[in-house]
Amino acid sequence: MPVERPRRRIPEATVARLPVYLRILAEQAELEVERISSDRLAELAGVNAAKVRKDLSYLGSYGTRGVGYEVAFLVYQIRRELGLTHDWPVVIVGAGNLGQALAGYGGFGERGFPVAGVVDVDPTKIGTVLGGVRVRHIDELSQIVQSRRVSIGVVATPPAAAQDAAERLVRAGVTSILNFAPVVLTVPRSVEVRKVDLAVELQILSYHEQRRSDGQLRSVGNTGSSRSVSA
Amino acid sequence: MPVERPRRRIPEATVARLPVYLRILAEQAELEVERISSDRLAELAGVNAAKVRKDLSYLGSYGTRGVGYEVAFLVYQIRRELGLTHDWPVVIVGAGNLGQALAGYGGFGERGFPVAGVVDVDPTKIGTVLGGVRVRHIDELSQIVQSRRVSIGVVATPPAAAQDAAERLVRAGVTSILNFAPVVLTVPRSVEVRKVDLAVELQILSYHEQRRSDGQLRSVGNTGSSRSVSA
DNA sequence: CCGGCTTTGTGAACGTGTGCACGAGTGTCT
DNA sequence: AGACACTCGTGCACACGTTCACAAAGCCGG
Repeated sequence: MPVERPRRRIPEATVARLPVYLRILAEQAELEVERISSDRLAELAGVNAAKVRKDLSYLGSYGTRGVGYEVAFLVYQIRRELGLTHDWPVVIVGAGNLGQALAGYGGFGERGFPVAGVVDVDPTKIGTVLGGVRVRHIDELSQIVQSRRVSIGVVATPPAAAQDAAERLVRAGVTSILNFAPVVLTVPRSVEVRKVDLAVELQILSYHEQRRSDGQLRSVGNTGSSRSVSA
Repeated sequence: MPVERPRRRIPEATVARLPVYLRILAEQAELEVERISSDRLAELAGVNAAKVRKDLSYLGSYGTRGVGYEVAFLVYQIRRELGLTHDWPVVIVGAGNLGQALAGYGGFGERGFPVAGVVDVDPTKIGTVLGGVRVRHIDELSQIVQSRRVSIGVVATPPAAAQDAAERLVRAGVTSILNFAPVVLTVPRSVEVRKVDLAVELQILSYHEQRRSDGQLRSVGNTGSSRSVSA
């Protein structure tokens, strides 16, 4: 059963870097920089220049040898590839600590992901207003998703409620989920899930800190040299 | 110049999964489950069983063939390997929307990362109390880091202030940074940085959503089958 | 219009991560 | 005791990701 093959598949690792390039390019455009070399972009993104070129080559041959890339054009191409030519409204499930911060954080809407709604189960939270959006009851989820054509859901509930939240989102018609709860979500194959887990991140740092103290006798002389780290 | 070689290097991909196994195992211990097979653990973690076994084998041969792994023992070993045998106090820079949510989120302390302090530049925020911690001026950063022996810093500032925050953290003696600002931080090689970038995550989801609508004619029959996703 | 300089695009080598498949132990039942 | 069922640990092949290195291509000055 051959399925319509997408034009060209972009490696996941590249997809994860494109947003970083995009942000940097947008900043450069703001600074009225018109052209940029893979070397410069690599420096700003904290990665290898060859990687930048290979990543960008998946979009097409948009550079000019001996010159570099036209910033505005690259911005356009990356946005197009990432599907950022139109807004993607999101719905947030859970109006707790995190849900409130997310809704209140303006960055969402600015970057093309307006908050179409915030829902919770807790009656005492319903009606309160977060970042200009009134919190509604979770039973209204389907209605919000359908009327606002939401395809991305954010799970910001306590761990115990996360799986249920995910199932409700899926039933309502959401096809992508960003999960902040420290829980493994089980969803249909067709639904894409990404997770953000603070505890995991901290524990990874802890691992490296701990090794550092094991390995004691390592040279400390190069502490001055700097390096960029993808943000 | 041979450097004291660490006992055994654990692949980064494995390090990133250990916290997930740990959480699941801790839950199982709570449920009084004493032994667990790689198959079951894999199911709960949403990964392949062979992967689980390979990951755990880096810790040592702690399983029993024909039986499985002893939950309590595994919990202990993973915690040891991740350096979770003692607390790692963290300091949060930025008492804005996100900084407040992070400080207020109890999960930090519970999981061994107590908030040793929250600092900000804004005088109007100083003195306010977040999650039991009083917000202090950023000039007190060094003092907090040193007196509380903090080695992990969290950057929760607006983008424009993030690089400065990182530099202050490094100067104060922090050696690991968790960065929430959508910026590429430049730090000395010796400092480990991890990032959490909501916009990037959403844009990755957007990419997949967008492809989904390109590829239109894909079969929709398997929407019912489920799958676990590492959280 | 030619030679030299710059920078892209990509083949090829290398390194890391994944998953299968199976040998090697361990426990259980008769 | 022996046969059998179960599950770990790991060698191997393959896929994916990174980096080097260089030819191809464009620009510029004389």
